[in-house]
Amino acid sequence: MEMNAKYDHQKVEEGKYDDWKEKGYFECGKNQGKPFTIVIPPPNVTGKLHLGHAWDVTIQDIMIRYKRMQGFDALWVPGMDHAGIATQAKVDKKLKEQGIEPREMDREEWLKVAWDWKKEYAKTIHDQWGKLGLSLDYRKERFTLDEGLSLAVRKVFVDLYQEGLIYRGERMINWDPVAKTALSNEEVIYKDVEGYFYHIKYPIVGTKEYLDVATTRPETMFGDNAVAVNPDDERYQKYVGQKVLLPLVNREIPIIFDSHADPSKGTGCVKITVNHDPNDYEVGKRHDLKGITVIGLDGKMNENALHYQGMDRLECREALVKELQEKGYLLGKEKIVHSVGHSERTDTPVEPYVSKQWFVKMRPLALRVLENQKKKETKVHFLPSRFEKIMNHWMEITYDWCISRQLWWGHQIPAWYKDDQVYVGMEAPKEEGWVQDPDVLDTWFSSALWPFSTLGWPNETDDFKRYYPTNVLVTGYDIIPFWVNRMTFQGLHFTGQRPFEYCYIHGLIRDKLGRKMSKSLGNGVDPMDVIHDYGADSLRYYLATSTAPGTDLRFEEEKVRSSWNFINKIWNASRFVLLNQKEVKSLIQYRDSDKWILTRYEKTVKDVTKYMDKYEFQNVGSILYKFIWEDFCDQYIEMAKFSLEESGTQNTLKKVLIGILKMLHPFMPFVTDEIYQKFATKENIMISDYPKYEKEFVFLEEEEEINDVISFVKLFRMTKAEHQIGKEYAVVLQNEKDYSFLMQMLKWEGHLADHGSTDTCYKVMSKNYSILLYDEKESTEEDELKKQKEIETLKASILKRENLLANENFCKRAPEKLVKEEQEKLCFEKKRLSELTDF
RNA sequence: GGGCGUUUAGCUCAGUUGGUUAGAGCAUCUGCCUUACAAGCAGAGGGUCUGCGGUUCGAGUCCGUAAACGCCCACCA
Repeated sequence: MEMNAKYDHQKVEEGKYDDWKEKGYFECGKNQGKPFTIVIPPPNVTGKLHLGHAWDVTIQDIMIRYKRMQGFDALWVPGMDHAGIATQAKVDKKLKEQGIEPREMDREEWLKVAWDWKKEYAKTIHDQWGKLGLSLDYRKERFTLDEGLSLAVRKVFVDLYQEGLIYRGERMINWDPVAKTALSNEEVIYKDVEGYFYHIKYPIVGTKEYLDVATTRPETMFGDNAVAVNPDDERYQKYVGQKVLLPLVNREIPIIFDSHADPSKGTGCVKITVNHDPNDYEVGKRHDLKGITVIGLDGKMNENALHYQGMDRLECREALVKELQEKGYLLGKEKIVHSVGHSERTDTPVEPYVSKQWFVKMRPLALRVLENQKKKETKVHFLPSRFEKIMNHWMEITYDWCISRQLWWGHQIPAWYKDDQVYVGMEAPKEEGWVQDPDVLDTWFSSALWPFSTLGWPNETDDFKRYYPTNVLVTGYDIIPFWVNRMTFQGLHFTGQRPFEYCYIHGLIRDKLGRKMSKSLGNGVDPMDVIHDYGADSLRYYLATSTAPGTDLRFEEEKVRSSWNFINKIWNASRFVLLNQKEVKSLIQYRDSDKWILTRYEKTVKDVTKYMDKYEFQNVGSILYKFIWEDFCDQYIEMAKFSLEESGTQNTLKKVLIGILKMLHPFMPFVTDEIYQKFATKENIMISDYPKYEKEFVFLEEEEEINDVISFVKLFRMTKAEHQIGKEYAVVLQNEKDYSFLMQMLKWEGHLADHGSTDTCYKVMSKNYSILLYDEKESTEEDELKKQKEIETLKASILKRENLLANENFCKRAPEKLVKEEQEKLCFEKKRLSELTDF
């Protein structure tokens, strides 16, 4: 078995994924242990996976691989989301580029194109999953639009309808004029935009007076129903029962009194446009005003907008303001920054619009979640826990969820109409004449069922019974409202259980400067490029170990490179062990150095397991990094070079290395598998057993002894470096200890000196060892200064420690162990000080 | 307006239930091609842990308060 001196990630990763997959290692049901389930957050079939996805799935793969090695029956369910608006927009764009007007197509024809699109992108995503090394059970793969999931969607819709939790009604909703569909509140992103506050003159009928009405959206004035003032606003009491004349339109509208008008804002007069503003809509209901629609579904002004008919609403605003100014109706304008709702998908300003849509009645569903979150045994536990507040708050303030979308790509609503009748059911009514609602459901309606619909629900399948509820859901904090919340209430309502026990939340990936990665900024990083340059293992290790849960991650290539270096280190350590493998027949006899690394290895296993169980991968990363690089490579391999012929060392090298590989495997599956197989093991590491803590390999005394040797060696090197002592020096050993191993470690090339030497002398000492180091060079002023400095530092430290130990409260209340350590340290420092001052 | 987060070395970040001299990677400086690894090895320098106050024998860690930056929710005629 050959190993190159340098780690070649491309060579290592090539072909491995297909091999594992073919061997069926990703499949659940092979381990006898308890089930451990994760469902993947289904990526949209709109494009390639970005770094955020790579991060999300890496975390999950680490969890799954870890649990699988521990003997759990691990199941990771793959799947993808049809992503209604997003996909439809992309498919339409593509068609338009080909000169085809998508909405003029036959719906069935269009759907064929969309399914082709889905197939194409699903393939890309599968390739990317493979490159990342994800151990997904592909037999269980689902798509939100496939048959089983569609059944679940219909069942949920029908049940909620029958329970009165889904209804159809005319309401004010958010309208996306580009996608031409209704949106839910969550799909509206508020952005601060510069705009104007226009003051318009509304003459009072029959007088020469007028009201100064301020608005940011003058174009809606064609639909004004009234002007409202606050009932307590004394300025306007005299206008009870009067009317104003709507400029240009010349329609008389009443002055009404409503608490919605805030006297402290502007002039205290507010125009009421029932059909184009959510608040006005409420006012309209109170005062029985009939709305007038002036903006069409396409965002263009309609026939009620006089000569502006056909003009886009935003263009109309400009032109109208100009006309008002020319005709003397514009009293002024102020520049303001206000927040305007934009469509999450098309980024166009949304229009509040009154229309007939389907809604989910949220209150009862949300209350159930809030109730459940009070129970420790059945609640969803967030990691980190603070994210629970986001969900709870959403549940408290939530209002009805608009679920119908005027799209083609999605689950068509299982409602049929005939004249005035409505039928909601799993299948179309048998009789003639029923027409199905052309609308589809919000994408998130099907995503909300994902943890159980993927396992076969509503059928009582074996998978559902065994693997539900799932153990962990891993996702970013940005989709808690969209998804986590909705899965939680649907899960509770339909399965009576939380859909997942834990919800592990990670942050967003940002660029090096802390900006969100976006197409418009062009600062996106393709995970596939990173994999090409550094390998999936480096990327995975970097992503998983670079931040604490819940916090954002700034992508830095240097850190990926540093992960690569770490793997290269592991590669070479393995190479050393492999090259020095020897047949040893004698009984296993451990040296102190072997016992030292074994002890530290057991401690590492213990700590790593503890943090793996808590999903604190950053801690796992730093523990393993330190143990492997410092303890195993820098110290133990160097020590092992003195006893390579011995059975104990041979055994230890292999045992510890294999253990290291296993603990690293969830993070870096490819390279660990590659190395593992070089040790003549036929099995793949991913189905091997995870290391367990073994008390019989803990040797505390020997560990302490070697620790002392190591600290002595460090001090010795430091002294040599500080005083620039070359290879020519002499030593005197100051006690009866066996110095042979220490001298090996020091790579000693000096000679033993006479006690009476007059050369410059330095003393190096640790707990057990003490050496006088003679340098032929004369001591310089600099040396003397350094010595003085050390004396000063020691004196300060001794004083501090004496004070501490003189403090009764400290001795009484601090742990005994700490006090003892302080005493020992004081003792050592005093000894050292006396040695120094003696010279 | 309500809530949350962040603030630690030049940069990016760790730091568990309070307990040695606050850590890592990258960067910097010095010396080494020592036969696993120069993408490496052996060392070094660099921090009043955002400010102020408090609790405590002891605070980066707990409490209060202020500031800067960021995020979420709500409102914005």
